[in-house]
Amino acid sequence: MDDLVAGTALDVAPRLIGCLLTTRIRGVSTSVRLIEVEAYGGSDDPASHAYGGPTERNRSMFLAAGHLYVYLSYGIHQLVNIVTGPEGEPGAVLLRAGEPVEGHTVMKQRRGRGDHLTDGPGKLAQALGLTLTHDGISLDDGRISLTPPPSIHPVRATPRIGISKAVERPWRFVQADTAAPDVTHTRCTLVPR
DNA sequence: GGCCCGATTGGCT
DNA sequence: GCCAATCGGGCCT
Repeated sequence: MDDLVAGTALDVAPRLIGCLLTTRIRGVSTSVRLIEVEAYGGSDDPASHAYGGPTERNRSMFLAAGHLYVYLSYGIHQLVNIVTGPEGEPGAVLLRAGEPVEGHTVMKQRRGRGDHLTDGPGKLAQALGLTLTHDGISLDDGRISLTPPPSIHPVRATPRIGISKAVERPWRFVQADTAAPDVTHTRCTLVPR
């Protein structure tokens, strides 16, 4: 099952579109289907937290494929990545959005509202109950699991969101046949699956 | 030690 | 569409 998340972040990212992501936090299950992700590399990617080498904050990015890298964004929000590289070679896929599948009630409670449950990276993490305490845990640890999609969806590649370096790289991947998050960016290409 | 800025969000003008 | 919230990392002085 680690085959699913092992490789370069750029290879793994489009494969995660359509996957079912389930968390079991204190016995409570919630699931989403992933519809938007972004790839982040290492020393080859100026937009990546790992670009300048390991620090206290980004050390989980250097773990083996299948671990989580969770970090604090803007001092407020917690963002979740799935690490993809072999140990020592940083790479990760940022989970940006999903469609709620299971546990709507819990997700609404965690979000403190009834809409916009999982349509952004901070919202997705909050709805799934993932926090900084889950930084560095593995997909094998029982609290989080990833299941390949039952059917293959077309995937579109677009530039990444909210960054200021390497803005031209089309390393954001979205499920093409969904009404959800699209962006006004023009340079979209279809990814062969 | 100080300053700037960010892989964001939600509320308000 | 604009902007505050909030804090750690990185890069200065």
